[in-house]
Amino acid sequence: MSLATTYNPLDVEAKWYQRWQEMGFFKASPNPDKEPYTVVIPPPNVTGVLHMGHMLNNTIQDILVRRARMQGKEACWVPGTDHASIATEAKVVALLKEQGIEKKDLTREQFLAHAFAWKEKYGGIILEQLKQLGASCDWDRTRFTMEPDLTDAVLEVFVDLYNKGLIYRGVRMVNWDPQGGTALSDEEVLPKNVQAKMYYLRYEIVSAAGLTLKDADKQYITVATSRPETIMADVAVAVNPTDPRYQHLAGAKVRIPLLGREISVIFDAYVTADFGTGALKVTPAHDLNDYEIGLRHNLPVIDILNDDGSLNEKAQLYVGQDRFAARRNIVKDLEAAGLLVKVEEYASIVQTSERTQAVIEPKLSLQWFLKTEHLAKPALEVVENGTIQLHPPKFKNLYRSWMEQPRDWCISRQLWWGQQIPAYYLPDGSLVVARTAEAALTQARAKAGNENLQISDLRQDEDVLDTWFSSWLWPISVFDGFKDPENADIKYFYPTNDLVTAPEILFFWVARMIMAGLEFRGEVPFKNVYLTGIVRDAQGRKMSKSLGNSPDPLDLIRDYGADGVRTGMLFSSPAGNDLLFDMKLVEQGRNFSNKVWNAFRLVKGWEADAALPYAHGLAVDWFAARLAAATAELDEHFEKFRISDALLTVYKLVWDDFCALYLEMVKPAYQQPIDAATLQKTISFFETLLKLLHPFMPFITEELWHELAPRTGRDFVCVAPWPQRPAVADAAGLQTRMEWALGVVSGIRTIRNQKQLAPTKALVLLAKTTQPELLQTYGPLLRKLANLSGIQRTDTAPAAAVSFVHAGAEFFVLLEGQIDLGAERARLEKELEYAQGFKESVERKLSNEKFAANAKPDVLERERQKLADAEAKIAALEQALKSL
RNA sequence: GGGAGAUUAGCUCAGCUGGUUCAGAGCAUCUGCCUUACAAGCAGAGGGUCACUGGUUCGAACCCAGUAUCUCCCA
Repeated sequence: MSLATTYNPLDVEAKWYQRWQEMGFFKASPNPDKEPYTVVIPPPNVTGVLHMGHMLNNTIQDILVRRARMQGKEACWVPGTDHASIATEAKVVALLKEQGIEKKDLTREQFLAHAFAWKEKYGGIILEQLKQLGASCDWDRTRFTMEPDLTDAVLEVFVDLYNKGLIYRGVRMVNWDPQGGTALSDEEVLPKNVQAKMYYLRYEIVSAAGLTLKDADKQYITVATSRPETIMADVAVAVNPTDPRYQHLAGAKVRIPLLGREISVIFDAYVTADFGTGALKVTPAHDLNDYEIGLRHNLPVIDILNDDGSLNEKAQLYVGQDRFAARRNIVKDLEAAGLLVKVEEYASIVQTSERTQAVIEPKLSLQWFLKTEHLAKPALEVVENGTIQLHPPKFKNLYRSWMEQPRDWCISRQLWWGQQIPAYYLPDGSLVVARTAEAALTQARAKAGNENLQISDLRQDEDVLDTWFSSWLWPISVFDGFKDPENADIKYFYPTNDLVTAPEILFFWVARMIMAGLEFRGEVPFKNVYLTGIVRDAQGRKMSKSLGNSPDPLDLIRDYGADGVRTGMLFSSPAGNDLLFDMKLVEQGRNFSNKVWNAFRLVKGWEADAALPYAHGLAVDWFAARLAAATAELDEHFEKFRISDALLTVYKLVWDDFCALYLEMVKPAYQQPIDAATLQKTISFFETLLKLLHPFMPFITEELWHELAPRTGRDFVCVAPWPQRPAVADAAGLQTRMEWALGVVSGIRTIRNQKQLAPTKALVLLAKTTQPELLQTYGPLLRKLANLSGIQRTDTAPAAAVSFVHAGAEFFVLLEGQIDLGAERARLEKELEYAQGFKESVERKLSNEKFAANAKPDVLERERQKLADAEAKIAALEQALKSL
């Protein structure tokens, strides 16, 4: 047998993923004998490719799902994709443009045909990529938010909520991209730092109660604005009510420069007195804050812009000119008229379109809204009372702050890719809402009292629904809970158990799923929400395409193995904290795979000799105790969703306890056989470790599972039972005694290092101990781990020896001619000084009457023990010094 | 402007009910080793004013108040 000294994941991973699928391990169906465990994937964009965020998120889900499967639960992980209306439509538009086709030249049907064709071709690549990561989804359950059944669910819900009076149409300020001719969501708008100009304009005061108009200095109020071309849309000038400079303008009227229209001066606390001149022109149609001021003061709205960013007739001036041309021209004209006081440069932020880079125009438009107040209340309640737990819990505050004052949800989008809003307008402009055109017609005829109405007389609303309006139904719709509310799947798998997602969408998605779950099924959609952090680079920058700081996950998997990447990502990602990704992490993950691989190579090479007596009971019993303790610790971490800590627990168990200690203890000399009982125990430990590792590193563990022993049928680690935690007799004693022995080993090794002695040089240890039985029992182990040629008890300090003190006993390592007495004395004195200081501090504490009176008995007992230990140590050190 | 969270080793973070070891891990660093599983390794070592200032307490990284800095969310 010859096994490579380094583990090669490429050979292994594809093979096992295929075998798992062939065996149907990932398939889940309702099984009354098993407890269900359900996770629905946060559906990635159908046209997306795997990025580092997906890797983290899906690795965590897979770990949870694989562990649940091993625990004997009916583990169901539902995969799928999201139609992501904005992102996908943008991609399709861009693709068509490359082919010389403009969206505006297509009908809606033609465009959708292109989009579906594109989705068929490129959609779902990301799901294939997830398989390379090892994601154990039930692929037969793959869903898509725009497939017919899920679309039906969306329409049903829209109609239902409309009929409940929760959906309405209203005016809202949207981010309008004049170049793209569409509204954008806040996520598609990028703030850009620019050097902008602030124009100071004079508005003539035409009347004011407390003002003498003769006074030349007071005939104007100066207003600062960055957008002089919008003055034609002004409806007021606002000042802060506490601003002493403008108190006399109560009730005053001023005249818009050039235009001459009269508007009022109003007082509003929104205005900051020390910005600009403290006087703000109010233009409700073209600024969100102004719009809100307008609402407060009952001001009219004058919209002077066309959809393409040019000025319309309402502007009266510069009609037809682009907003930026109009700005240049009006500045010239204002200057000529002597109404421009000054122009200042200032650093500002403009909002731009992510796609067209055009400057966004805030625009008022008629949109569809969902009232959320009634839905939010119960959704807040279930998080407050712990029915749903957020991990880490700090997100509860954030959730509360949103849900206490929910804003209505704007659910319409001016796009084609998505579910078209099922609202139909009658010729008279009134509307009906229904799932189908036929149903709408029936309603419309009744409404209009006109039986002659035809479908062609109805016009369906052009807008589609926000993508979140389909994804909020995801935990229900993937199980056909709308189509068939009593079906076996939804009854068994819903509510789901855990949801793993990013905090950015806590409100967009998580909160809304909770609302939908409670509203449509009367039950929460999941019990735990695990919030991952954002994956950043080592400098803390968000990973992004434009920065080019994100490695390609598939390259990483190829170079480091899926197991290496999975563990690498988890080494540094406690829940809710951002993950600062560093190649060092995946290297560490790969090295860990390699460590496990080499441990296997070692054990695989051992030959059993049935004639040999069982020789390693100490090591075996100790490791059994360690294993039980670590398993308990691991389970506790999992229960608290401390996945990184869970990994670190297994990592240390495998690397430190199993490889560095246990295997070294039982390892036979080169080409010597091992006793059969120890080998059998070792293999059994190895199997347990593979099980514990499997959720984190599915591939290498499956490979080694099959290498370690012949396997038949369904004997895969993937479905092996999760290790129990057997009670080990005298576990604490075993550990304490082993720690004593390892302390001795450590003392000897330290001396080796200090004296620069080769590990191959065997040493002789002398011990002045009150526990000879320990020395006796652990002697063979000490010999092996510390490379000793002899161990003897002694009552006096030998001459040529270096000593150390451990557990109140003195140990000597014989070293002829290598003793520097001065250095030895200095080292011991330093240690003694330290021990004495420690002793004094404990004594001080113990002699404090209040401490003795108030401290709990176990604390007191611990302090007494510390004092006794310190005294023993001091005595031993003093002895050692004396004997030098 | 309002709110939330954070600040512990060079870096990333634990530290759970205030008291195990005058503060823990991983990585990094330094020293020595190619010791027959693994140099993707082994053995060791160093590294801390627990942001600062006060307070509560017999006792504070932990509780309280204030200050500073940073991050995020909302406006």
